[in-house]
Amino acid sequence: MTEKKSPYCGCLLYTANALSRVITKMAEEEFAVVGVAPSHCFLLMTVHNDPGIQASGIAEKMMLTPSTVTRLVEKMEQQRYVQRITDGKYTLVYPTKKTNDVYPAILESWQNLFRRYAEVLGEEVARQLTAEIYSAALKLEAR
Amino acid sequence: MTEKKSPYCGCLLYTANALSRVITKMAEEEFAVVGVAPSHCFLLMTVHNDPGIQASGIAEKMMLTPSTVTRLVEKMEQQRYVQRITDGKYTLVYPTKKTNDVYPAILESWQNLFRRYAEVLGEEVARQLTAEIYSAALKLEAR
DNA sequence: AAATAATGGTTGTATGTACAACCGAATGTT
DNA sequence: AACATTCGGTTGTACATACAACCATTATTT
Repeated sequence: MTEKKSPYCGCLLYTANALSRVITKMAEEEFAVVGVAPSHCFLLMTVHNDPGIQASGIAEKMMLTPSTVTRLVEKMEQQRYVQRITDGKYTLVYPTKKTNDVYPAILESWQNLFRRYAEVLGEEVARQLTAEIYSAALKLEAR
Repeated sequence: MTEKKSPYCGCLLYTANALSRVITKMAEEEFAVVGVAPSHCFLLMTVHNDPGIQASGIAEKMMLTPSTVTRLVEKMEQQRYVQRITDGKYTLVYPTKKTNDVYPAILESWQNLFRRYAEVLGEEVARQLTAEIYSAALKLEAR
């Protein structure tokens, strides 16, 4: 039998990156109906569920660096999905009506993404794998 | 008990991306002694182990798109790590002495990366997780 | 109160990656 | 032989993300 495995398939760097790319692509397809990229959709969900959240809070919830959050918020502000209000040294982020309007579509796309990969991997396997990956990410981050 | 879990930790998109970022950062640290970025090191390993490999072959082994391979090879050619030789419509990539010289250091850094995450996750867990992730990536890619 | 440090955020620049459009070479069809 | 198709690769452009340097604002120390 000729299993054509990659010579790097035993390396977590390689496999994690490969999975990230493939699931990101799937997500882009699913979120396309919303007209907003997946990472931006996560931002909108975060802000919708916690209006007035601080930039640093977003960074924490989304596990991203502050500079990345600035960039995401910036772009969504340009497109009038959110509004930034500076209060002293803090920056508070609020959703606009536009976000509230697309919110249901975002949730639906997100559900569809779930369904889609669960169908391929098996629901239980998917859930389990997701949990293991999350646990590993946390442990490795704490280094 | 106050487990501070992310609201998105049940989503494979989120967890896979988070893991990818954290392991990539670790890899950057380890491969820093080589002076070559992780993805470029993988390219060099690939070319070293198969001198004269075609661009498409690199794409397959590394699970990347052709355009990405062009970019990687381009950059390593600029730095004289590899040489491209066009043969009709094919492009063959050869390692130079520079690659052969750093190859041992690359292998060593790669080993160190393994050790480092295995230490955090446990060797067996790491191996198992890597395998599961790879399997999932393959299945999802086949869509 | 002045000087210093810490905190929160933004900006310039860089990396990894992809898609779509393209170009030249090879192959197939009439 | 002329044309069309396919194949392999490159290029323009874009996105997600980060780091390091920076700028305000707030807190701490002297």
